[in-house]
Amino acid sequence: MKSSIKLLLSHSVQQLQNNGVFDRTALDAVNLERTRDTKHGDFASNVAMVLAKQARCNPRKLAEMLIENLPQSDLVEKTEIAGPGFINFYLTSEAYLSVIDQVRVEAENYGRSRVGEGKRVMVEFVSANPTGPLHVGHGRGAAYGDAVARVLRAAGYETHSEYYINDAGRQMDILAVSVLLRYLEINGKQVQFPENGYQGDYIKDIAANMHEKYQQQFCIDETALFDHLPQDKEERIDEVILRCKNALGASDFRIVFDQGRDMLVDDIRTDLAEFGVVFQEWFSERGLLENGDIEKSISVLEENGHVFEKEGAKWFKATEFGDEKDRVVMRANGMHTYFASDMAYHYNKAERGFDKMLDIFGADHHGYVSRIMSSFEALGNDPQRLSILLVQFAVLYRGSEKVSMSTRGGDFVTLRELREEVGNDAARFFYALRKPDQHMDFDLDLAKSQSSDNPVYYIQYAHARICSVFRQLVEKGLKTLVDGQPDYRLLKEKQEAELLQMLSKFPEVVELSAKSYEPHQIAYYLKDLANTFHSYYNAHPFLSSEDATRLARLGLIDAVRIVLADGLELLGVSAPNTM
RNA sequence: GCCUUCGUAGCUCAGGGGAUAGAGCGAUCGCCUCCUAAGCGAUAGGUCGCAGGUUCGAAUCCUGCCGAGGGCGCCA
Repeated sequence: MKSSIKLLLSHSVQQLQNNGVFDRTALDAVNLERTRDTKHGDFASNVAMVLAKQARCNPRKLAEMLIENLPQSDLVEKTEIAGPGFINFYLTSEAYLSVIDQVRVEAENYGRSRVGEGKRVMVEFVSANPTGPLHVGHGRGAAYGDAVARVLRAAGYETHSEYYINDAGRQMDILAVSVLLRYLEINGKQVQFPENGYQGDYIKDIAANMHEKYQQQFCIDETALFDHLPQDKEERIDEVILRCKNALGASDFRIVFDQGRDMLVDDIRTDLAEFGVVFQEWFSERGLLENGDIEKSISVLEENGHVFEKEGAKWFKATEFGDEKDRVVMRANGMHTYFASDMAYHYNKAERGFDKMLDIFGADHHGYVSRIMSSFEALGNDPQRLSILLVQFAVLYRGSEKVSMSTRGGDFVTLRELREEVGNDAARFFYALRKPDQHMDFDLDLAKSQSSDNPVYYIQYAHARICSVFRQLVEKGLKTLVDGQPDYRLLKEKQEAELLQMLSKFPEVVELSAKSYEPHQIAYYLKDLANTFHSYYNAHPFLSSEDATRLARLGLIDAVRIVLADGLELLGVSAPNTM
């Protein structure tokens, strides 16, 4: 609807441009907005004010000329010039009434568009280290990333979602050792479990599972593991890792390591699937080492002249690309750095030919943004192809008390706990309600104890109420929508006009959400739509009105039901028929 | 110290160059013989952190300051 009006206005500007009133940039200034107040019509444009200087005439005069050049249209009832030079458009009631059938015919496709032009977008999100279960902070990234992917798909982008598994490096070694030590305990050995190892009970579960499967196969002599360890706890755990590797041998260590990795990745995958988040691909960091992409990307960087050597290490000249310091990619001991993996991963992504790549990071990773962008560019890619979006942390509270979020300490609220206690729908909607760059106070007590106050129920209830009306229609043997084409001109109530306006707006909301990567706009729209519906429901009867009116109203609320379900689907929230 | 996000009603948050700044919760007062009261209506509540600047027009953009969260390693 909006795009049709905008087209008319663009046509008029084009006309005046052809007549030499303004230069070729004028079309960019065409802007059209929904009015906040119906006194100003349905849509308003400030284009006359923006272009007045260029046309060397006053805004109101220019607005007059623009209106004269508007093409005829059935959509527009009248136009007027208001205030300093706004052009207000009043639409015909037919324009609005036609929305009902449009929604009902297009059904789950209503609101979808082709603005994405089939461009290939890859969205990478969550990507938490598989060193423990997901916590509620990851939940926010999951809910956000998945909603972005869904909204992009709806807007006509070809979307690929991916989880990057950090399954290489020291943290994973610490995980493997944590599992091994718990396993030794099960086998009756005395171990000194490092304070900076992974303390959670899930480690014991993995160890128990391993014990069942492999019996005593990895029972190394524990006494040698803990003699004369360094004082510093980081050095100490590195030494324990080394001794475990030596005692077990590379291939057995790999088995223990994979035991932890696989169980945790499976657990994360299941957890997310239950949350409604299903990735198209799980991409392994270790794979980058094995397929040579890490070496390849470093050599591309060298070929492009962005590498220098210092004290035996290879450095990327990141400062040439705006990063604050240069970065080591290959250490003097021949090991590549964690950053080198990240660079290689983005090299790999770019090679796969996506038009656009989105990285969704937790705000705690924002320090990596400039170095990743720098390396991406240094590898010869257009930096416009990559956007790194930051999701702020959810700060957890129990009542007024802040909850500590240390993963290694094992003291954290898991996503699974949250889902079990407040439900998937409430959890997803709660996350969806905040824009990603907003800090979020997540009061667990509130979310758990007062979950019926969660706005998701308000929206789902609107959907269920409509379904209930249709059920009773059948029970009472009344005429239904399949019995005839309703005459929508009978819809003359204030709430009916408001609903029509809301319905016509949905495609604009989807498009805006997609372009700005802000699915929370959908959530707020749905709250509005549900509110307008509930008011209508309270003010006017459906079943007890006379046949023709009832039919028209049923058509309207059927369209509302469809848009509610469509919108909830974009957020990964269910639309129940009864509550 | 540097980087980054934020500061809007008592609380949690929308709006992010345009006309009189919004919602939910909380408060007060109403509405179920009637399609689900998980609902609706009404009232009260704001110097949009502070100060400059750009603009015909700033809560919105820019700069500085104040306050809050997060990040800074030949760590992963």
